[in-house]
Amino acid sequence: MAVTRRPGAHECGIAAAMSVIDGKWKVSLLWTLEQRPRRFGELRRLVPGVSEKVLAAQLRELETDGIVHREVFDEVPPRVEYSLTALGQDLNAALEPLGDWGAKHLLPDSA
Amino acid sequence: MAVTRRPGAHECGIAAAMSVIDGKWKVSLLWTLEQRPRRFGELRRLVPGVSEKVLAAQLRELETDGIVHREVFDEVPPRVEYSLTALGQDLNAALEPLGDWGAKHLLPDSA
DNA sequence: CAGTATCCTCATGGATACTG
DNA sequence: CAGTATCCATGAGGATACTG
Repeated sequence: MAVTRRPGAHECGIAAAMSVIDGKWKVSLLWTLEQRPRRFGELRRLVPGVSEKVLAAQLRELETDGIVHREVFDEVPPRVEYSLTALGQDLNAALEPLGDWGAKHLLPDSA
Repeated sequence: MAVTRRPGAHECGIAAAMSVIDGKWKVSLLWTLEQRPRRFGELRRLVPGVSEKVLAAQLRELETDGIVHREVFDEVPPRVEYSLTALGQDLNAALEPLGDWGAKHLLPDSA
């Protein structure tokens, strides 16, 4: 997407937040990592449709934004684990109302 | 942006919600309309940078999604007013935590 | 395994002219 | 005023081959 930044009240915050979750797979990644840390290959499988290139790119952006922590284990074969930072967990929590809204009003069978 | 839909818990709701606010200017429009109904030309001015084409397009999408109400007054010169529906107001409310998160963690001077 | 490096496609949005 | 119609630019993302 890419949201526009304008001065004033909440919107700056929303725009800033949107820029962080802007990326086709980021919310999926956030949600997947909420459960537990995952390796690169796991994420590929758990988020069907992402290409390696894009997965790596979006993980790096999330890392840069302080949402995701990347830990490299010096093993053979190589192993890298991605996990949510505290900030990332907060973000996920902040997304819940939006998810609830969507589930309630947009999904076919809102429980 | 265009977020991916996958089955499971909250994410569907989030994906659905994201698809509704997906569009470069939609959140700005939402926020602008929160204050009071606005005419097309007002929105052009209040949301600097949008072209007429895109403004019209995104307003229509929001209307289709039930977020925005479009009212045509049969006057000369023509007058059309856009306002938030109840659903749109709910959406805005659901976006608040996200905005707060962004303001708190991403903006330079978080009050 | 966990990524780069390339190349390519296509949708979103920008600019502008025109109309009811 | 409130839009459409048209044409064009850009960049995010997809596919695939290759590497440390």
